[in-house]
Formats: sequence, structure tokens, C-alpha cells
Amino acid sequence: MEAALGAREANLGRVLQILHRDGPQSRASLTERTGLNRSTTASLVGELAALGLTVEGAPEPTNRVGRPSPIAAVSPRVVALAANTEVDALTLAAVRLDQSVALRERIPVDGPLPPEATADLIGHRVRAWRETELAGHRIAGIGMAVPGLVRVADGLVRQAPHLRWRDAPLRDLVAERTGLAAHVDNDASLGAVAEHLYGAARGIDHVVYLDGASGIGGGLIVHGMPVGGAAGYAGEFGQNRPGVGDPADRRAPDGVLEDEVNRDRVLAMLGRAGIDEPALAAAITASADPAVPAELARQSRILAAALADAVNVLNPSMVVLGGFLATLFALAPGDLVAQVREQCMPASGEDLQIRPALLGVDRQLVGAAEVAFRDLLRLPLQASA
Amino acid sequence: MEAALGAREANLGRVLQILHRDGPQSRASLTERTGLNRSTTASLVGELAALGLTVEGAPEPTNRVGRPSPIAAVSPRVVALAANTEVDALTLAAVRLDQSVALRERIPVDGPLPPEATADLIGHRVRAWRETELAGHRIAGIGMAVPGLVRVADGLVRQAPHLRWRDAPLRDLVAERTGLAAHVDNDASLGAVAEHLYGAARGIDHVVYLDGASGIGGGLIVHGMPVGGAAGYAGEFGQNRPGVGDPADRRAPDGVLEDEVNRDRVLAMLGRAGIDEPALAAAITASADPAVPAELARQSRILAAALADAVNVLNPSMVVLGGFLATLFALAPGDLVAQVREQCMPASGEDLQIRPALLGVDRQLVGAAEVAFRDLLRLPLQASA
DNA sequence: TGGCATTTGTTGGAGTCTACAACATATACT
DNA sequence: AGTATATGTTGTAGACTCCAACAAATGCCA
Repeated sequence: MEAALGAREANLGRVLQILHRDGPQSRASLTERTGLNRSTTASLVGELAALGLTVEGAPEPTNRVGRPSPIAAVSPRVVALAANTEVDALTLAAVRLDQSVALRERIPVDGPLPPEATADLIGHRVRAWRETELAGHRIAGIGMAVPGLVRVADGLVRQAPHLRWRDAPLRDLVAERTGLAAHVDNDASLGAVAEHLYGAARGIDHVVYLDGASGIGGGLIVHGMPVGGAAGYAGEFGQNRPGVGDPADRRAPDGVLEDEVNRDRVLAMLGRAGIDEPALAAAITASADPAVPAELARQSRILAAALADAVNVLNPSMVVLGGFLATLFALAPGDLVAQVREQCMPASGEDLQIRPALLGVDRQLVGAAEVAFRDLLRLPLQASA
Repeated sequence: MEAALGAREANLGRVLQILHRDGPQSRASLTERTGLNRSTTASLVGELAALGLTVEGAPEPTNRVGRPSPIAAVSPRVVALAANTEVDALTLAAVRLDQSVALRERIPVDGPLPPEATADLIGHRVRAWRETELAGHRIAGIGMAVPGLVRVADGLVRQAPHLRWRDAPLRDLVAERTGLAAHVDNDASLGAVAEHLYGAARGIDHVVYLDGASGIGGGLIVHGMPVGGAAGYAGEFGQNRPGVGDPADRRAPDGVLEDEVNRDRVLAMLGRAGIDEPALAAAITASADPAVPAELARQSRILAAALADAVNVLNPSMVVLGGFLATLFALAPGDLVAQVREQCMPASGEDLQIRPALLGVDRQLVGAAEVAFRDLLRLPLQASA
């Protein structure tokens, strides 16, 4: 006879999720966090260990009275695979339940790879990994970050202009070749998930995340949960048409945000190409051309206008900026904050924080792994059956 | 010894909530909806009836084989009070659990009433109601709709320009005078809640709602839940700065959406004032001045730009327009839809519906009552203790 | 060094809640 | 009138957690 709708399994998931998000901790701590009874916690932790999902270690030497409590931690042999599909490379990784990256392989490609070739490549590498480095590991699934519009429900990539993909059934292609539960989402949305759980917006329930790479993508966290919208396309700030205060600030007539706030415009001014963010930041500070700071200030003003609109609508406690937008922000953080506050409703702006993204290049990979772990963390029994 | 974290109470709440949202229905239907066992449903419905929260009626004559199932319905003697604070009137209502309005009283006032006077008036009328029409009724609480920025957590009205309120502790003022659990929220946010549950967006999980009255307010539904944001200020579309495609369309330099899309501009053109929406619609169609349709088309274009931004960011399945915006929409519904689709991402626009609000003047009252019912619907035992 | 307070693990039993199965009941169909 | 079907009703068993009492491991202090 079944229990109360799988209360047990849900509790197993809760404990596993706490260990996953907040790291190793004592059983006493888990008891407090879950609100469950000591004895129940012991039983849950024991079952998770028996399932091979967690390991229990010796108590840490704490300087307090009382019987020491054993430390529970996620098993290092449980991983999710993550793939990041970029124009010039495919990055594959195996991410542990503690967000450490067990394996990473960046495979450069000449120009964008078609979806089938991408899936083939992933399938090939995954097979190799399973027989060698990942032998004896449990693989929860695979998550893929794509720079484009993704219908999350079935992992169909509707449009990825930079990859030249249209309506590519990436989830099914990869699931077929790997035999793994596959998930696909927009790269910026996954970055938002990662920054929310482990980065700059850790513990913040209402977050607007913007990431500037080739375009501007974004993601939302509302009530502590990632927002996909009806089909999973949410967060496309780059296609918004910002209200540009001074018409002289306009560069692209009838253009969208990512036409105005644009890394390539800065690169062109500097006469550079193909450099990464730190190099770009260095090149900016090294430049003597007065047009460069003027252009950056212009882009910052327009970004502020777009952010102010988002703040009015969503009233987030934090805006996180990644990629090129983090570089832009770092050059004059106070200015951007002041401009946003000036253009949004005063009440919404008063407690607003703006921060650069904290996680590095692994952002998308960690986010993708998180999606691949989701089922396991919710229903550990079903997912590990 | 406690049960599994109040599973029973949560299930009581689930059943009550289904009856509240979807109306009277058979126990068999409840069994199917909840996924619980027949016997459990019977026990739950029995307990709710014993608590005076529901009533059980004779089975409906259905033309199918099998033993007829008794119909459960919410009790008509359970109400929430709702208040709508407008510039020229205070409207008070008692709303039943089936959303029917048991009592309504519109109290005209000369100019905006200060918060204390508003609370006094509410307290006075509520006392009178409790001794007469509402004698023998259970009152779940009181919800208040305010045209302004409300910090939902403590019901502090931060700004309500039309009422000339600033940092008014309305929740506490009213709670003190009525002895009821009081809740305050923005009027448009409450309209969104009502339209989502019982109006045009019924059953739709991702909704953008805009309401044009003196300004433009709004509300969001994400994952089926109303979005307040960090402090409860979310949804303030009216303060956004829309990207106006054609500069000639601008009327308010550096203005915000509600300066451009504005009922008063149309009224002024028609030489009218102080008329309601149906009268305004009639006056528009009756007018021979060619400037009127031109102005409406201009406002529609700007509204479309603002909506397109929201669609990109939130990927809703439906946009609901209320008040003056519904009038504007009704004059050329196809145009607005086409303009939004044109300016937003094609994928986000393809399944998007735009609809006028369905609920009438009771929108804010029903939304306010919904908020006041929330605790009762979640934890019926605690809330009715 | 030994006793005490404190904290937490451990164990067996009790309480809460639901599922289940068997039976009863009310309807439509033939 | 008999049968099939759907649902209410009842008693019991199972799942899960809480609780209380006890045991164990640590720090503190005389």
C-alpha cells in the first residue's frame, strides 16, 4: 500500500537537494534544515547512501559540546553531462553533484556544426568517456546549452542564427545517440540558473540576468524558480526595443537592444577581434582614443534604459550581468546603477543590486548539468531505478 | 503525534481550492481531480462540511449508469471582504467563495480620502455589516485594491499619486479597525489574479495583464502564480519607456508609456470627460473627426511596442487588456496583434493570444477577495480556528 | 582525572494519514 | 426483473513520521 503520495521519496529528494546546493554538512544540520525528526533524517541519509547517491564521512572536529554528527556529502561518482554548443567549439563536461567539473573537453570546430554532426560528436565522446574516465560512475543525464531559442518541452532548437540551426530536434538526436535523458535550453537561461544557485545571485529569489556574448540573452528567476514562459523562450532581452532617451545615442535605426549594446562595436573601435573578456577589458583601459569611453558610456545608457524597464515589470532584488555586459558594467558600475535608478520607479530601484556574474566559463555547463540533475533531485528513487 | 507535516490539512485545502476555483462538483469528480482515494475524498469532504466550509447537496441527475455522486459546493456563508480605493469612491464588497458578490456598496467621496479616513470608513461599514447582512457569516479576511505601489509583505502603500498617499500603512490601519486579517495589493495586480482565475486567462499559466485606468498598471502570472517581485511592486508597465518606432509618434518627450498611451488624450479630442468605458467606445465610433482614429492608431502602435518587449522577456501565452486598453484593442484587434507579432521574436509571437478582460467592474474586488481567501484555502484548519 | 552538561545517534513503539478490498447502493440498460 | 456500472461506505493494513527513552561522544570544570 502506497504511502502519502511518495512522501518518503520527496523527502529523500529534499535531503539530496540540500546536499547538492549547500555542500557537505552534518546530519544534525540536515535535521534542522528539513524540520524533520532526527530519526527520520538518519533513515533518509542511510537510504541515500545505500542508493549510492551520498557518502557519509567522519564528523568534523567542532569545538562544541555534544556528540559529533557524521558529515553527509553527495557521492563523487554521480555526474551529469553538460554540453555547450558554440560557433567555434563544442565543449563537453561531466559535472559532479557538488558542481565540481570532473571532466572537460573543448573540441574546436571549423565553423558551426549542423545539429546531427553535433549529436554525433557528443554521442561519440560520451561513449568513450563511459568506458574510461566515467566507468563506474552514475550519469544522471545530459544538459545542453544552445545560443538560440529553445522549445524546452521537447528540446527543439527553434532558431540559433549563429549556429545556422532552425527547428533542430537536438534533444531527441542526443538522447538517441547517448541513451541518456537529454535536456536542452538557452545558454543564457542556464547561466541564470547557475548564477542563482551558485554565483552572484545565490539565495536571491527574484533575479534578472543578462549575458552579452554575440548577442544579448537573458534569464529570469522568479520566486526562486527559473522562468521559461509558455514555450521556454523567455528572457530574450536582446530583441527588445529600448526607449533611447537621447536620439543622438541611436546607432541602429529601428534596431533592437543587441544592435545598440554590442561588443563588436567596441572591438571595431579598438581595431581588435577574437579576444576574450579580460583581454577586451585590458584593451579598453589601454586605449587612448576618447571615442572609446564615449561609446561605452552610450552603450551603458541604453543598457540602463532596458534594465529600468525590466526592473519596473519584475521588481527583482538583483540584476546580474555576464560576459561583455559585465565588462561594460565594471568600467563604471556606479553610473549604471544610478542610471537605472533614475529611470525606473523609485521604490523598485531602492533595494536593487547590480552585480557582475561570479561564475566563469563554466556557467553554462553548470546550468546545463543542473537541468540534467533535476529529476534525480526531485525523485531519487524513480530516477535512479 | 503529528502526522506527515499536516498532509491532512493540505489535502483539505486542495479540495476546498478546487471547489472554490471550479465550482460545485461531485465527490467522484473531486476524487479524480485530486488523485486521492474514494474513501479519502469522502472523509475530506465530510470534514470540510463539518467545519462549515462546504455544503453537500443532492446528486445531479446525470444520464449515466452508476450510483450518483453527491455534489459538494462551497458554503454561501463564508465570505471575504474586498475594498477598492478609487479617487472618487470607496467600493466595499463581500465576496463568497464562489466569487459571487454577496454585498456591494459604493461610497462616493469628494476627492481622495486620506488613509486613516479610508480605514475609518471601512471599519465603520464592516462593523455595520457584521451585525446585519453578514450576521452568521464567517469572514475570512479583507483584501484591498489600491491604485499605486504597494509593499505586499506589510501592506504599506508606498505611493498612490491619485489618492495622494505616501507610505500609508493601510494594512495595519484596517486590521486594527476591523479585527480582520488584512491584505493590500496593487489594483492591477489583483485584476490580473482575477482574470487568471475566473476571466479571460482562465487556466493559462503565463499571462501578461495590462489595465489602463488613470495610468497603466499591470500584473504578471508566471507558472500559474501571481508575480509580486522582491517587494510586490512588479507589473508597473506604465512607467516603462517604450521604444517608439517613428519619432513622429511621440507626444511626450522623454515620457513613459502611460504618457503616450493615455485615455485623457482621447477624451480631450472628443471634448468629453468623466465617462465610462462603454460611453467612451460609443463616443469614439460616433465621432467624425479623422484625428480620433489616427490618435487611437498611434496609441495602439506604441502599446504594441511595449507589449512586444514584455512578450520577448516573459513569453506569455496570453496578454489580457483591461479598462481603456481593452477599448483601444477592441477598435482594431487584428492590428494590435499583428504589430506585436511583428516586433517580438517570431517564435514567442506565434502562439500568443491577446484578449480583452472578461470580468467587469468586480475585477479588483474579486482579486482582492482571492488574496483574503488565500490562507483559508491553503490551511483550512488553522485559518478557521 | 572523573563527573556533569550538552548534543546527537539509535531504537522500539505509537500516531496520522491514506490506500485497498470487500461490500452496499443507486442508477441505466436490456 | 436482472445485469452491468459507478460510486459511497467500512474496516484493515501499510507507509511514514514523530516521540521518548537510552546510549554515545564530546567539552567543561572542579
